[in-house]
Amino acid sequence: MKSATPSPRPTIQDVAQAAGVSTGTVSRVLNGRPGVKAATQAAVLAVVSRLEYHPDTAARQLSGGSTKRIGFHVPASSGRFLPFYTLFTKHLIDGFQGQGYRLEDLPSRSDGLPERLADGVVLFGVHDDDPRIPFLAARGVPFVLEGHADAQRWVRADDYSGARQATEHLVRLGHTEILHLSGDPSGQAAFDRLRGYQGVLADAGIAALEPVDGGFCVLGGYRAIRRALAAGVQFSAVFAASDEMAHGAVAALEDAGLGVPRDVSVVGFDDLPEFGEGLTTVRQDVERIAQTAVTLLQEGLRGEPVRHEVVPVQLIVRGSTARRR
Amino acid sequence: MKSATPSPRPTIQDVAQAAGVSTGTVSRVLNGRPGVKAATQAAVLAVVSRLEYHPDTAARQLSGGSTKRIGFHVPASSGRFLPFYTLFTKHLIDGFQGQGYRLEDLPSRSDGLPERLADGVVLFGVHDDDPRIPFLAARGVPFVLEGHADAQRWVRADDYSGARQATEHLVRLGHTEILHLSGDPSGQAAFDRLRGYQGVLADAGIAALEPVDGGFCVLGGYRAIRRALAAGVQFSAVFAASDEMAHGAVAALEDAGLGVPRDVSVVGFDDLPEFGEGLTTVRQDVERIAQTAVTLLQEGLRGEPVRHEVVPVQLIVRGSTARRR
DNA sequence: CTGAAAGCGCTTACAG
DNA sequence: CTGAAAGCGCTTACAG
Repeated sequence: MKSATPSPRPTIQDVAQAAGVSTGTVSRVLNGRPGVKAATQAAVLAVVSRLEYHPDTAARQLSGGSTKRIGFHVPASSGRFLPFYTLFTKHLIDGFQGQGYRLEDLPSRSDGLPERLADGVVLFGVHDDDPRIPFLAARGVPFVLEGHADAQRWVRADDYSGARQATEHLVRLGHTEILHLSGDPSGQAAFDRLRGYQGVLADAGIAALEPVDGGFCVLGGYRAIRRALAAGVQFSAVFAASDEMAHGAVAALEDAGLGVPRDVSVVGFDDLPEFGEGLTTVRQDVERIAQTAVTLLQEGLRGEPVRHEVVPVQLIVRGSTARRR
Repeated sequence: MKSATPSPRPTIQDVAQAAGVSTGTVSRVLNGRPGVKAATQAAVLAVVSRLEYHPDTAARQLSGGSTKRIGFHVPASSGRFLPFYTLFTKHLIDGFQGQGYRLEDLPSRSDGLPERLADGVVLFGVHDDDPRIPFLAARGVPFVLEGHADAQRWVRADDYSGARQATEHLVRLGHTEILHLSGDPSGQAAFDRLRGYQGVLADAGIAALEPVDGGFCVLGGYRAIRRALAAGVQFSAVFAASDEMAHGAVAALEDAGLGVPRDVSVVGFDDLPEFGEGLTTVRQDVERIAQTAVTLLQEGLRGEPVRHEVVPVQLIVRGSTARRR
């Protein structure tokens, strides 16, 4: 008779027993080895997910099974030092590390495609028509996108809703001249944030100003606002598509003798406290996005059906926004 | 009969056989378990080093040995998104990942000390009198510093020499009014880079200008240079203590209508191509620094004597510096 | 003080 | 298509 104490962590034995098969069969299913009856496979997978079973890395490694290599690829253009990517990578590592995978940074070729592949790939900063998608699809490598593309596995924050929340907040405060500090709108995130902003203004019958491009970075935000001020653009609020740009915007306003939020309200996006302590911003749950990416890629590795997920975001009101004077 | 092919990697079996003891005894010696005759221990150790035996992490882990947790701690003040730290962390992960360790980011308490510990710790951005050092020492946790502190395990780039190379390069080009764009000099790196700069100028009999603080970030560099220009400071060259500040400096010079390197030469530090493609800079071998940190910490985990290492740096001349006009 | 043996959680030929 | 069994390289009670 078995002890009643719940095992702290299920083993392949537990799975085999619960599914009524041998450990060998479970192993085959888990590794996608051919020659397992579909019904058996489904039964095993069901138990695996019910028990939240995760194979032990050490055991897997020791018994000759090679560690699966997961590659992640940051588009060369957007720079691999974007804080969001840094954070996302960190959580990706946390998610994959315990599960017996090896994570590696995939270098880019001169044409921007990954130089080499891995057993599974996470693509950062994806946009529709991203050439990396057909590239990977053609090679049969399971992959998951941080971003969006039809008929693929992807996960992203609800950028559109976030932008709406941010803009609505400013409108509610009486602002009508709201400048959008945007990133390159060929990227999905920048595009959706722009759309959300425009949507709210259209609903409110307020004319949108011509967006200014801050390239998602601090200096870009600074210079864009400085240029707008120099050009005499009138605005009482800024909605920046990233906290970094918001940070640059605040600095530029200060350098021009304008107070935040006294003269101009500023909202950011991401919620990275490093870039503006009292900044009103839209919080992304980066950890959850990363965890979801891990889950989706594992599904891909096991050949399960394609699906995607949108992670909610939330407006965090702090001290950088105020009622229009 | 055994095959004659040399085993690609010795196992504990090979050691036991060669030493004429059982694998259990070898294991005891390796783990410093008490109750092994001194002579036996010596014999085993001799074989271990002759065969260059290294225990297999996976096997060790599987057989009850718990996975060692390695924590790394970034000082709250300097911001965890500094590209150097991002890069360093990445290489740290590469180094520890294969070896059966689990890497985790240690959060900071409000007083700046790590909130929790691990089996071994890597401390980023250490300076002399860093309170984290006595904190860890008191708790008996092996640790290694990225930075410098007497009587500890540490590794760092040769910041002093790098700063000298950069400044000498500018002096050789005929510059005599060289502005140093510095970070917070309470940090070891900023301090040594400042010293290197001052040392070369003193040797050359050139007066050093008052350094300006750019806080190691792009915007800080931008604003510092803008302020210096506004204040009428005369300089034909800038030596920035980081590529990010150099990037900001170049932008500020451009915005002021000055050409680089036509009017002003700029040298950075780090060699991060993301922050200035044609930038003359001092290259740090971040990968080697990280690898060294891994090695040193493993030594600490085994209780070996404390030592440190200085990793050389190298001036990379590109297009942002020119002969003084 | 030391050896023989069981067992950690997997994978993979080898049979059926 | 699937099970029984050996084995990966260690550690650790258990005997002596």
